Amino acid sequence: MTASISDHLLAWYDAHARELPWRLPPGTPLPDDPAWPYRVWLSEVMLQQTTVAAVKPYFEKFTRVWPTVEALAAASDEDVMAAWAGLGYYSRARNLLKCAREVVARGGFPGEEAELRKLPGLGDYTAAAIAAIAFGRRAVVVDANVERVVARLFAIDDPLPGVRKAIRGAADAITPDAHAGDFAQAMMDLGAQTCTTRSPRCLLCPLRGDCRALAQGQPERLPVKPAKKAVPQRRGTAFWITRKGGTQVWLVTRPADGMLGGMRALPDDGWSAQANGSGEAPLPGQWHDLGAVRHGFTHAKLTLEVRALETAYIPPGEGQWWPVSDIDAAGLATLFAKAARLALAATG
DNA sequence: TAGACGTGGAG
DNA sequence: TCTCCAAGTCT
Repeated sequence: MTASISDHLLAWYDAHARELPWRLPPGTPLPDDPAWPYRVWLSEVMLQQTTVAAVKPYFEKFTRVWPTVEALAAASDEDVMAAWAGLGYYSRARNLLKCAREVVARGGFPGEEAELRKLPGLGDYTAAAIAAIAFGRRAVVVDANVERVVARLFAIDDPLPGVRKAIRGAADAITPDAHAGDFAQAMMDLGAQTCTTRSPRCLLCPLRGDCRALAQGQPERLPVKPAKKAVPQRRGTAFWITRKGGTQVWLVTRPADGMLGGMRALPDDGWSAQANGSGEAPLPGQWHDLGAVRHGFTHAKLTLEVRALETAYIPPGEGQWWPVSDIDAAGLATLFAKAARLALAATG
């Protein structure tokens, strides 16, 4: 019998696996340590729609400050949100904490995919990945890498997202019963390093002999993706309100739902991805225009004007005075970190 | 189900 | 400067 696709892939992975802070070397037995599923879970949530390079420093920080799920579950919402600042998709951080607390309440992470799937922030992909990588269970792990590899292997040329079910079926068919974690990670490494979106390195691919898209030519054509919609351009205003000679700045906490939800931020004029802000300042006074920052979201582009005011009054609504010298510790999302940087450069 | 939801790096 | 997109989830 000839070697199967999974055999080829696992052999390749033995030699080419990336070394990552949350990963065991290929073939390593699963550690009998509750910190192991914790680290797998944490890394998988951080890696959702996020590059390995971006995740690494956050993973190091989180595991240093909160080495166990119990430690994370005991942390305050503000500390966790601030630690996540800059990584994006902040609902992940809110769900991370919710999940940690549920896991601690039930005495640890479940090993069953179906049970994992019920936890907040764990969808089909992440539940399968944790079951396979942390617990060695056979699971069909399908992320964008696996979709790409499988679509090319079998020359599946119907467009996403409709073809997703067929791709999953094909992935199921090549998933081995053993080495579940290594197989899943090998597929993702192959997709990330070799079977890349734009210029796949087919000459280096361990599966080139099995790849129908390569045999047909133009494997980079697959999978077929739907056309993108144009993103709207929005305008808004952020307000840099200081007192005591500019040593303290007024920060608010954004509502838990919606953009940058639950994050500390500068007060603003109510801009959103759907509409421009009102431009109205929260306080009367001698405002100074400091210029603007530009920022791209997935579904909107924003030009954010920054206006400054030194005042003796307390701005309306909830908020707190924050020491400007410690602004880095406030945990501002990147948009507002840019605005703060502009304000500091302008006001000295 | 399609749209909301961040960010930084690559080309 | 600009587009694309990277280990998705939730509603």
